[in-house]
Amino acid sequence: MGRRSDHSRKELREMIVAEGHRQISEVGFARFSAREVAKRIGYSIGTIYNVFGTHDQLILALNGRTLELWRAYLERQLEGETHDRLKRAIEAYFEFAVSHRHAWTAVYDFHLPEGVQAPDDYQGKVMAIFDFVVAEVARQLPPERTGEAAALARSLLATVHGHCHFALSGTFEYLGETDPVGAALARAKDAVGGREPSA
Amino acid sequence: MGRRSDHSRKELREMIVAEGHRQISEVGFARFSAREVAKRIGYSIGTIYNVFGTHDQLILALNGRTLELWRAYLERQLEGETHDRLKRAIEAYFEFAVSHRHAWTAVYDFHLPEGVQAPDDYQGKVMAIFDFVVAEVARQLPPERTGEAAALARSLLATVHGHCHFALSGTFEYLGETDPVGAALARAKDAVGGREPSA
DNA sequence: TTAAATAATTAGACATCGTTCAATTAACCA
DNA sequence: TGGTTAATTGAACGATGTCTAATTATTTAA
Repeated sequence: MGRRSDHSRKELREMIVAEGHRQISEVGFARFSAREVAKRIGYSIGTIYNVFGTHDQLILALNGRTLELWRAYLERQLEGETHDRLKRAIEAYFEFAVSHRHAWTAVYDFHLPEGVQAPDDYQGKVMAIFDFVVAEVARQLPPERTGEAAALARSLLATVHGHCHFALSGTFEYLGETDPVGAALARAKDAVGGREPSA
Repeated sequence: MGRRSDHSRKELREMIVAEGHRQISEVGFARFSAREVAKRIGYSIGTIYNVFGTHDQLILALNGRTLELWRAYLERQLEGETHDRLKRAIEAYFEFAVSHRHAWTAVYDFHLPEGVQAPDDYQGKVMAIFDFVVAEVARQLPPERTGEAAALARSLLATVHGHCHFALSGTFEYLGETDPVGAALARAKDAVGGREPSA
């Protein structure tokens, strides 16, 4: 066939991302197949590659979608919260990961070839989540420590990520950890409310 | 051919694991190929599958090898250290991951099918690293907190893992973190030497 | 010594995957 | 109407994991 009026290029891209995200959410990164996505939206495999160029770029688009949904979820869950925002933020972090476990895991299972950087719009989506965390951390810190917010946010993001990763991968399960969220929260409180390191 | 006297079954298994580990260390999890391993050790693809049964079980064996090497490295680096063992432990953790980045990453990129547990000997290797960390954490804690050692070790392992994962994946790079080890160490000191959480 | 049983190894066949690209089809424009 | 352009296709390619019938070598038994 030729040019089709029923779907613009932009709409087609969106169809692929939507169906692809559904796919990767169901079967996970390892079993994800571009061909299957094509079949389900009624296009051929060639079209996928015309639109995205490469399997890697398709994955990048799907993971980007996950990041968008994740940030939106975090912001939605925190708005209006006045009680214990740090706790709520960490809980929401885990909630999203658990309820989108395959999509969330895919973000970390995928690796660009060595030396290749993620495109700017993808980096921007990571940054958006980071900015959210920075703002939240700054809020928790006493005024004299506001300068630490960015550095502390990076470290706390990594801390919570580690706990979440261990929770979803099953590592925590056979290490005997039954409350990953609680553990992550304890580390966060240590850092935000703790004294200066003794050494 | 038939039974070969030059390599017992056990030796063959070891050859495959050795070459497989070399492979996965070089090209990473995504590009690892059992066929390539077979070719390099001069056996056919069928033999690999006779010995390991499945691609997943082969990967499990390779990741198990990585865990063994990792624990051995940690213990070697800590023996005789009297100054700042916590710092040295975290440094060694990162050192191994950086110098075996593909093999280390493969441990976390691989996932068993849902509901399938890792075999006991694999779990044992994870546990061995965990036990090492527990002992180290117990050493750092004041006597009255020894009971917390296991729980704290789980949480610190996750914390350091998160920092290491972000460091190797490049996430820290574009978040502007230049000292992942220092950040991880700061969190560890917060937890070990910090006061009780205020809330 | 020879024959039967056993164990190890092979390589071809299969389905699926990402990727490429010449051919085809539909829409647009002059 | 005819020509240009853009979208779409699907066959072809090489590579992968997986399975299995056939083959080969070794050991055991007669």
